[in-house]
Amino acid sequence: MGTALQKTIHQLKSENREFFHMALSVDCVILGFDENELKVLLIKSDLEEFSDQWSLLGDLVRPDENLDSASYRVLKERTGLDDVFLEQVYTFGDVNRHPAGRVITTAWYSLINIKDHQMSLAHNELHWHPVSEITTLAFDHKKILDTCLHQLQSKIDEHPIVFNLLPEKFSLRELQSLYESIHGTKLDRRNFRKKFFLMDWLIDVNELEQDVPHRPGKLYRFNADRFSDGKKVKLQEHA
Amino acid sequence: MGTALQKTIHQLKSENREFFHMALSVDCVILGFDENELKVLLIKSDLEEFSDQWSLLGDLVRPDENLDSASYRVLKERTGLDDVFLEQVYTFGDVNRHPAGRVITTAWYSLINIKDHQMSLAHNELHWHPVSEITTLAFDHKKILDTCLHQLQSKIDEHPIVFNLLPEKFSLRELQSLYESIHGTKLDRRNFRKKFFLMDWLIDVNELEQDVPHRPGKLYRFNADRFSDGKKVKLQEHA
DNA sequence: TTGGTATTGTGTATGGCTTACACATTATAT
DNA sequence: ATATAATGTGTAAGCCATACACAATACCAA
Repeated sequence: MGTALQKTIHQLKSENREFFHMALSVDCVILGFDENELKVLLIKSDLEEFSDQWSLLGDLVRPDENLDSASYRVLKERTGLDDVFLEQVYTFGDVNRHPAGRVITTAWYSLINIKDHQMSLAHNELHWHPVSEITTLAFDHKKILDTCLHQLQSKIDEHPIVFNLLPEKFSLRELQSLYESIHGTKLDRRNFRKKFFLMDWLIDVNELEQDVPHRPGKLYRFNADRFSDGKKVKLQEHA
Repeated sequence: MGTALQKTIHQLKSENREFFHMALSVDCVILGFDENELKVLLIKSDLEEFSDQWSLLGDLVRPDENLDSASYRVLKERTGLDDVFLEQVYTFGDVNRHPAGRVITTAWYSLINIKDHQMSLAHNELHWHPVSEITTLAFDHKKILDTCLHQLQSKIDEHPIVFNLLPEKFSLRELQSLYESIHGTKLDRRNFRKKFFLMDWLIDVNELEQDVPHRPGKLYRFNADRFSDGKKVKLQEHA
């Protein structure tokens, strides 16, 4: 009982096998947090026939580049950023998922700080969309987006990754409202603050919010030194 | 700024692009629990040059089959099983990960009940190996195995999937020892039992263990009706 | 300058869950 | 019959999660 993997690709090609009517792509779910909303960076569909639909940012993987390099390349080409949080989520490989042919795609999500990088994507067809308002996307991209968001929800309860979405200095309200918009819940303000101070993840930078029409909150930055993989971020369940 | 995804595969092929020197495979980490140990099903490497090394069970994805269908096919071809737990974990795509050429692989893990299916894999080069004794595997398969095991560890704390590894009727000791061998920890027996009874996930089938050289334990089966996605299985952390 | 407004900053009591821990019981084997 | 080896069971202590209210502060408008 043999499998195709027993042969080299050159052997397969000389046998005229059909394995090479496929292509592999990466798609990036690039998330940002702005105006108290979680937003995703979308582009008018790459394909002309789908040009009225928004799609994720993706490209084919090149034969000479690693899979993760491909996703970093897409991110860099589209946003100018390279030192950002990027994580693989899932690979989608249904036969008819893409109109251009058999394209299997690996989805990645990236968390970036919109405020500090707003200028970089002034060019071309890119726009930030509130994720809560997205009902349809091109191809199977809505499903990909949902999968990434679901993974993000699990992940933020285990690891302190939300700080990638915030500016270097942020208020506790911003932090709480970020957790709330990712989880779609309301949290108790006092317990939220207590929790984060107890975990010792925040450093008081001795500054106050500016330009707010009310009492300004203190600003903090993330205490990366304090991060240990064992600690959990679990917050309240309901409320 | 265009990407290769803007073109159909036929356009790309007529341009003689290099995207088609790649192939896509699936690799299955098939796990079982036997003699109080977690075991993985391995095969003598598919490639002759690596025939002294063990490898995971995999094959190329066919052009006309979905990605998940490919992993189910591999499982069915190798073990005869089809109604089993199988879940995608991660896609590995380093340029030089496979000696046969550019092969990107999607890893899956499967949880099966060895005892009830022992006969099916009498044929060929397959063998169960205790995962704790595995130090090297062919290609990057050790890395793939480790990734799957790590994912399994996280997963069993959130979802009641370990039952897939047990026979229909099992003792509490078997269940506890399964958790212990996946997590590599020791758990308190009384608290473990209390926890599971409290969650109401076990049904007493009014039978006792057979052929044990000591007082036999009661047998239970998993109460699938009681399963709600919200419940967590979190056990003690240390001990 | 004053009063109104909106949001920040703070503590405590309750209940539930987690943990640590010991001894009598039961089937088997000699 | 006796020794052996594992099963089956309960309670107390501490920690964590939750619910909840009021004073302080900065801005704004009159």
